[in-house]
Amino acid sequence: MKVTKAQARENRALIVQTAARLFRERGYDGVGVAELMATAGFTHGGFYKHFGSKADLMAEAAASGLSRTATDTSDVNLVEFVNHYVSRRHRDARSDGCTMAALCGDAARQPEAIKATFATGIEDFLAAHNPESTPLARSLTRAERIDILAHAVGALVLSRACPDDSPLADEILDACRTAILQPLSATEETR
Amino acid sequence: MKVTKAQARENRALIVQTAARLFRERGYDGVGVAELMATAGFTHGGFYKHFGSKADLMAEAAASGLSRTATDTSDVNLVEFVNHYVSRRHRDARSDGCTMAALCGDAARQPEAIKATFATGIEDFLAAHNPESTPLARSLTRAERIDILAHAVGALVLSRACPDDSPLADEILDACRTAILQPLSATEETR
DNA sequence: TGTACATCAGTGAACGCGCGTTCACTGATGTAC
DNA sequence: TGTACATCAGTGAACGCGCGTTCACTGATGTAC
Repeated sequence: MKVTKAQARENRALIVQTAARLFRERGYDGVGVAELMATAGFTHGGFYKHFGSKADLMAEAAASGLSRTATDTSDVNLVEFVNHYVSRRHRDARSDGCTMAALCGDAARQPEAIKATFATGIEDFLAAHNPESTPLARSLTRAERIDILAHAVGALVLSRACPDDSPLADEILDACRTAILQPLSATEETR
Repeated sequence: MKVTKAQARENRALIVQTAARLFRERGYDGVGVAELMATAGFTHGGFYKHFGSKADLMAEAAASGLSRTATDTSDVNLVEFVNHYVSRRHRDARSDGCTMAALCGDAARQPEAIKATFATGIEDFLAAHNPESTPLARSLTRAERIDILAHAVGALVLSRACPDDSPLADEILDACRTAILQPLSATEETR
């Protein structure tokens, strides 16, 4: 071996994280194994010492990225979540942003295994914002929380499909942020 | 020439329509020029007699598909539109469905020309449902109409990322359809 | 209207290229004594 | 603790394959006379 067992484990994790980032930025088909490994600081040959195939890595990278979305936002108020999620900063930071927003279009065409990973990611998000977590979430039904997530994802995805710096791209974010937050504020007031 | 000028024009249109359909189903990277031409009933060599490159066709297919969404729904009440759009039938019919929902994730990674086409498609939809078109649209601001579109797209895109026949996929559609329609009905009543 | 020629949509073999994957090899790490 | 050997993460050349694109060719259509 050229590396310690611990080092190998770290390297593997680095590959998964690098993949998650690159896939979010350019899609599953837009990133090759060789480029991916080079970005992580390795040559491509070693890839198959860690993963059975590119598809296997895709599933692992998706799981890793999706769990991050759930945990990162778990101790955040839903109002704060929406303000951060439906923002220009998030829209323009694909590689660091939400995996759902970046790859759900790609996921729809992938094998069931990856779709299942996305479904789990959605459930994890719903669980992180379950009725017992925050005062605001307490008053929201599961359907209402599902709706907020889909609404926010739709805003980001549609805004990203517009040309950079196009007024419409910003308009979409503003219109949706306002629309999503309005009933939430109302709920907060009447609670 | 082997074909009439009129025939050549028809063939070209057939290629664009076939491309629009296949791209919606499998994404821009998921369809090759050879397969595309074969599906349209030709050999791949003739492709470059009609288009400068695959990217050129992608832009044309997007424009064609997007204009269809606007015109198909132009004489439809927004409530009917949402009921048809946010439905299992639409979700499961990718190739015949809305280009925005099928390809906006891909469009985000494409050159500005294609993003501009998408922006135009969104504007066309908004224009088709402008305040003068239907009684319901009359009472909705531009921001509200943008929000409805993004909301509906988000529902479809997120639902499609879930495994086929998964309960969550249907839950997403139901939650969003209800949420989108509720304020619309309220608007209709108080108008 | 009839004939000779130019045009060009469509064909199918071929091109270079990058993809995912395989493989013989290296050499420091881990293990057995 | 020191020595001999097995392990296996990482290397880099090579594999077949499908991709987008090019090109010489075909032959019915369109055009000029």
